[in-house]
Amino acid sequence: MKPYNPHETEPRWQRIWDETGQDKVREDSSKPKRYVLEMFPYPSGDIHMGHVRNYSIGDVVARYSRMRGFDVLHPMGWDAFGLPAENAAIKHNSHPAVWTYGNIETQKASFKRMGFSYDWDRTVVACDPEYYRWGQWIFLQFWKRGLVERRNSPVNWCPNCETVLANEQVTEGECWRCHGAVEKRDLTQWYFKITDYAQPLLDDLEQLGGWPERVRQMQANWIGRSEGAEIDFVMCDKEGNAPQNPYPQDIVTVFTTRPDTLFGCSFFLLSPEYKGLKEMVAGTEYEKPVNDLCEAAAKVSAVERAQGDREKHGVFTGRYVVNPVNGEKVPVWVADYIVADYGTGAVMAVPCGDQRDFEFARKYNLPIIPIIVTKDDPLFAKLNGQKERIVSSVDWDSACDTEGILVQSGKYTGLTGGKHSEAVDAIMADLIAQGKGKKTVQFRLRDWLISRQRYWGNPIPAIYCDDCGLVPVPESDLPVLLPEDIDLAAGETLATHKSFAECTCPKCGKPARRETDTMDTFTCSSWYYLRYTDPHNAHLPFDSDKANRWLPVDQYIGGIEHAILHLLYSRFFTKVLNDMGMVSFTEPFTNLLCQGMVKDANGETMSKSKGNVIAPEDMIAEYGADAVRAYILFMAPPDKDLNWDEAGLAGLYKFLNRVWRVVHDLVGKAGEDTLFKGGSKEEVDGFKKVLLRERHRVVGKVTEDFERNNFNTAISAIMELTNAAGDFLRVAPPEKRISCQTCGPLCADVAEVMVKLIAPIAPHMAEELWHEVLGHTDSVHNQSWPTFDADLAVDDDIEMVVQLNGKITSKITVSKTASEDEIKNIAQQSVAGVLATRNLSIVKAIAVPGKLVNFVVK
RNA sequence: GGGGGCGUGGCGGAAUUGGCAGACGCAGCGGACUUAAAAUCCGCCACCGAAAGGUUUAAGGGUUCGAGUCCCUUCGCCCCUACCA
Repeated sequence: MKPYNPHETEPRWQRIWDETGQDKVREDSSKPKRYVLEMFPYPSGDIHMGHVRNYSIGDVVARYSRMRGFDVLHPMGWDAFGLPAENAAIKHNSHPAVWTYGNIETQKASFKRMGFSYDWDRTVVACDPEYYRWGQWIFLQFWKRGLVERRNSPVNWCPNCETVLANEQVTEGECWRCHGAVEKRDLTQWYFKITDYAQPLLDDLEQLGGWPERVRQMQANWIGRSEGAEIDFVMCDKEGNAPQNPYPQDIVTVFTTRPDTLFGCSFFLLSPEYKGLKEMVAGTEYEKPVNDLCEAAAKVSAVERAQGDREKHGVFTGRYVVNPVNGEKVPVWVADYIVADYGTGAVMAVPCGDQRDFEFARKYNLPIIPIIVTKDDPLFAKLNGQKERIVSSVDWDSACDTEGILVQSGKYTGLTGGKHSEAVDAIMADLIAQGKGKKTVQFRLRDWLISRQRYWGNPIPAIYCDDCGLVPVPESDLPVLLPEDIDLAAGETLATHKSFAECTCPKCGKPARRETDTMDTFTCSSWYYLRYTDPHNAHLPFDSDKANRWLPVDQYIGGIEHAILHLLYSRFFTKVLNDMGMVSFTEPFTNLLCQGMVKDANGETMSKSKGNVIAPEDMIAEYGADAVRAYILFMAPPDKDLNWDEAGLAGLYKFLNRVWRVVHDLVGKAGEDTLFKGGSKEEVDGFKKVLLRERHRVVGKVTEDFERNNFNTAISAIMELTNAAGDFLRVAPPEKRISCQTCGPLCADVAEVMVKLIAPIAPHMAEELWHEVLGHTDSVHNQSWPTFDADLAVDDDIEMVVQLNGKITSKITVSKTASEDEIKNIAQQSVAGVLATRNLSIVKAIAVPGKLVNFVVK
C-alpha cells in the first residue's frame, strides 16, 4: 500500500482540476441552482486561520451541494479598494495597485493550495476599472432616483490627515493612522439616502428566517424605529414675551415617545450643536457660558461620549418655552447629553420619568414634578387629594417607573400612562386638533456618508460647473478612471493631482472641475455578488436574467463583524435595484452563516499589531491542506468562536491516514498493511452486522449534519464509520473482503461511501482514493451523494432502559418491531424482582419506543 | 442603560422534539508489536469510593413520570449597541 502523502497528491489534483475545468460553473439549467458565497476578502497579505475557516466552510457547502445534484455557483474575488493599500504605498514609496495585486496573487495561491473549488474565471476585483465603472453607473442610477444627496452635516474629521473618517476609523477619539485627535466638523459630503428604505429594511427582516436571530436583532436595533410625536413649544423670554434679540425661529419642536408625560416637563434642553443656538444667546449675559459649554462638548470625542456614566453639564440660555398642554413657562438649557442628530436635537425634560433628566435636575436644582405613579404607590393617594402642585419630590433617589396612572396632569389625571397608553392617545388628539403636534416615527438609522477624501477608491462620477452647478458624469463617459501617476508618499491626493480634476462641463462645455472624492469601499461590496453571475458583461453591471437565475444567494458565509454594515448596505442596494426593475428579488441573501472568530490560544483576537496572527502555510507543509480543512471544521461548530490550538491537528491527520488505510483494506489493497489480526466467526458476524448498520446510520447522520451546517459532528460520524470498518477488518480475513458473497459487496460499498462522505471535507484524498484505489476515472466530486436505508440504520434488537420513577433500574433488549405493550411487559418482568423486594407497585407506565420505559411506582 | 447569547470532564466539544449526560477527538495512563524508537493496534479514562453504590451539566428553586434542555431567582462570562429623549 502506498502511504498517504498529501504533499504529492494535493498539488497533483489541484493541477488536474485546473486543467479539466473541474470547478467551473456548469450553467446547467436542467439542475436546480445553488449559489454558495463567502464574503470576499480584503487583500491584506497572507491568509490566516480566519480565512481558512470561512472558506473551508464554504467549500464544503459547495462541494456537498454539487454532489446533491445542484448546479452550483461558487465564486471568489477581492474587496480591493481601501486604506491599507494607500498606507502601504506611502510606506514603501510605491503604488497601491502594486501592493494590492501582489497580495491578491499571494492569497489566490493560498486559496488554490487549500483546494477551494472556485471558478476563477469569474473573479471580481473591486479596483479593476471593468468592475468599478459599474459601481459608478449604479451611483448615477441612484442619483437619478433621488437617492444621492450632497449636504452639510457634522462629521468626523482628522486635521492631520485632512480627511473625513468613518466611525470605524476612529478609535478612542483618535485617528487610527496618525493618532491625532478627531474633531467634529460641519462639512458638505455625499450621502446615499438609505433612510428612505428604513421601513422596508426593517420589515423584511421578517423574511430572513435563514439568518441568525442575533444578526436580525442587531439590524433591527441599528435601524431603531421608534414611534412617537413631534410637539411644538413656543419660545419666549422671562416675562413670557417674544424674545427680543433676533432669532430665526420662535417655535422649537421636540421628538418624544412619551407625550403622556408632558405635564412633568419642568425644563427644556437643546443640544450644543443646535442650529440657531449661537444667535439665540448673542449679545446676552448667557453668550459666554453657552459658547464655553458648546466648545467643551465639541472636544469630547465620540468614544468618550459613549462611555455611559459621564457627568452631565448644562447652562441656562436665558430663554423659556411654553408647555403646550398647560401654558407653563419652563427654562431652556443647553446640555451636553443631548445629541444633535437624533430627533430634532431638542428635548422636553421630564426628570420624574427619565433617569438622565433626573440627574440633570438634581445637579442644577431644577424641579422634579411627579406625574405618573403606580396605583399602590403611597404618592398616588397623596397626590390625588392634593390641591397645590408638588413640584419636587426630594425623597426620591432616582427617576420612577414610567408605567402607571397619571397624576397632576390636568384633565388627563387618572388615565393610564405608558408608551402606547390612553393618556398618549388623549393628549395627542388634543395637540393635533390645536395644531401643536403630530404623530411621527423616528429612525436611528442615519444616511450613509459615502464620500472619502482618499485616492484608492472608486471616483465619484460628478462634475462642478460654475454655471450649471453639480452635474453627473454622462454614462457614456464612464468609467472615471483613477489616474495612475500619483505620488502618495509626497502627499499628493486626487484633489491636488495636476490634471484629474480638469474637465469640461457635459452640459455647457465650459471648463469645469471633477469631484475628487472617492466612494466608501462598502459601496463596492454592496453588489459584487451580482457581478459574479455575469462578470464579463461590458454593457451593464449584470444581466437581469442571469442575476435572477442565481440570486438570492442560497448560503452566504462570513464574519459577524459585517452583521450591520455590509449586510445592511447590500440589502439596501438590492431593494433599490429591485425598484429599478433590474432584479426580481428584494433580499440578496436567503441563508446566512456567521462563522465564529478564530482567536489565539489565549482567546485574544488575532491581529498584525499584536503579532499573533497564525497562517496555515507551515501546517499545510506538515500535514497537507485536507488535514487543516478537516481540523478547523472539526474543532467547533462553525458559528462558535474558537481558540486556535494546533495540538489536535495531528489527530485529524491521523484520522485521514486511517481512512486511507481502511479504504485500501476494505477493497483488499492494503497488502501487508492490513488491519487483520484474526477473529472468531461470531466476531466476524457481529462486526459485520455493526458495519452494515453504521454504513446506513452514518450516511443519514452526515447528510443531516451537512444540511444543518454541523460539520464537526459530521466528521465525528465519519470517524464512527471508520471505527466500525476497522473493527470488522481486524477480525475478518483479507480474502473474505473480496471473495465472500455478503462481505465483499458490503466492503466495496462501505469503501465508496466513506470516500464520498469525506470528499467535501478532504477533497484531494478522496479524489486520490476514488481513482487509484477504487479504480474510477471520473472525479469523485461529480458523483451523486450516497443514499441510505433508514431501516438498516437501526439494529433488529434495540437495547432499552427501564426506569423506576425516572431512575435507571435495568436494561432490556427488544425487537425493533415490538409493540408498546410487549415492551412494557418485558420491562415489567425485568424489574419484577426489585418491585417485590422493595414492596412497590406500578401506578403508571410510560414507554418511549426505542428509548426507555419508565414505571411510576409507590 | 437597552438588546442578544452562553455556562457540560484536564482540554475542544456531543446530546436534533424534554427520554441512557459526557458521542467523536486531543491530552493522559496501561498493554501488544519492536533490539529500540517512531508509526500502528488494543484497553482504561466525569467525580467520590477498595467495592457495592452514590454524586454530577455555574448555584438555588419550580413544572414534569422524567430536565443539560422548559419556567423563576442569583452568580459569572462573551458579543452588539448606546446619554436615542
